[in-house]
Amino acid sequence: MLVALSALAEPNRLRIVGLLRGGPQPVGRIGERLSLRQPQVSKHLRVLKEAGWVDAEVVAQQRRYALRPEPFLELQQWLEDYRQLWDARFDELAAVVEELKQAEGKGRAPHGKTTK
Amino acid sequence: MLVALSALAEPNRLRIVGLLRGGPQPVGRIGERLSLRQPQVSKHLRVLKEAGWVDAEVVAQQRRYALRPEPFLELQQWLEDYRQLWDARFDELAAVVEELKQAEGKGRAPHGKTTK
DNA sequence: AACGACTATTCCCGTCAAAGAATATTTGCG
DNA sequence: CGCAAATATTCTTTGACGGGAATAGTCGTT
Repeated sequence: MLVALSALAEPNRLRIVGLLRGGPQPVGRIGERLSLRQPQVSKHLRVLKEAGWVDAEVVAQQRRYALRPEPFLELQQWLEDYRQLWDARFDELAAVVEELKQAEGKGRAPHGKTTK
Repeated sequence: MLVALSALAEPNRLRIVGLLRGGPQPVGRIGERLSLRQPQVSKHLRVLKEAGWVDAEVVAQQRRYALRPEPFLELQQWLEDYRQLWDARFDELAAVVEELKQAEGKGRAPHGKTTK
C-alpha cells in the first residue's frame, strides 16, 4: 500500500495526530487532552508508530510522541498524481499549454527544442 | 471527521480510486482490471460514493464511475496544516514571508499558496 | 532494593465490515 | 411484453478491531 492511510481511519487516532501537530506530547498528556484512557492511547500510538506516523523519544519514564514527516510527504506525493483532477490551477496551466501548442504550430514543430 | 479518509482505508477501494485516475470506468471493467467480483465492486463503489470520492454517470445499463475532486481538495487542505512538518521548503518560504512582512509593514495573506 | 510515576501489554467481549452466494433491479432491445 | 446485459441489494458468516479492566514492564529516586 502506498501510504499508511488505514492508520488514520480511526477517529481517535486522527485526533491524536491533530493534537501532535502542536508539538510532541507524552502519553499521559494525550490522554488528558482527548479524554482517553491511558491503555487506549498507548495502543493507538502503537498503531500510528508502526504505520510511521509518529515516533517516540524516551525521556525518563515518559515517552514523548512526535509526528514524523515521511508519511505526510508520501501522502502529498500521492496527491500530486491526482492534481489534474482537483487543482483549480490546472485549468490555467492547460490554457497555457494550449496556447504554446498553437503558437508553435502542430505536426511538425519546426522550432525544435531550441526554446532556450 | 474532516475528510472521508476511512473510505480509503480499505485496500481494494484504494485500488479502485487508483484505477479511476485513468478516467471513468463502468463497474464491470473495474472488476476485470482488479480481479474483484461484481458485487464487491458495487459495494465498494457505494462506500466511495457516499464518502464523496466518486460519482456515477448512467449510460444505458452501465454506471460509469468517476473521481470527484472535492475530497482531494479537502485532503490537500488538511495537509497544508501540517506543511511546516514535512515540507523542506517551508523554511525558505518562512524567510520570504518574513521579508515581505517587514517590507510591507502590517501582515497580510497569511495562507497564500505557493506559486511553485 | 523498594517504591512510585509513567507507559506497554494482555485478555475478554461486543461490534462492525468485508467476502461469498443468491437474488432483485434497472435499462435497452427485439 | 419478455429477454439479456449490467449493476445493486440482501443475507450470512467470519475475522479484525476498539474499548474496558487488569497486569506487566521501565525508569528515576530514595
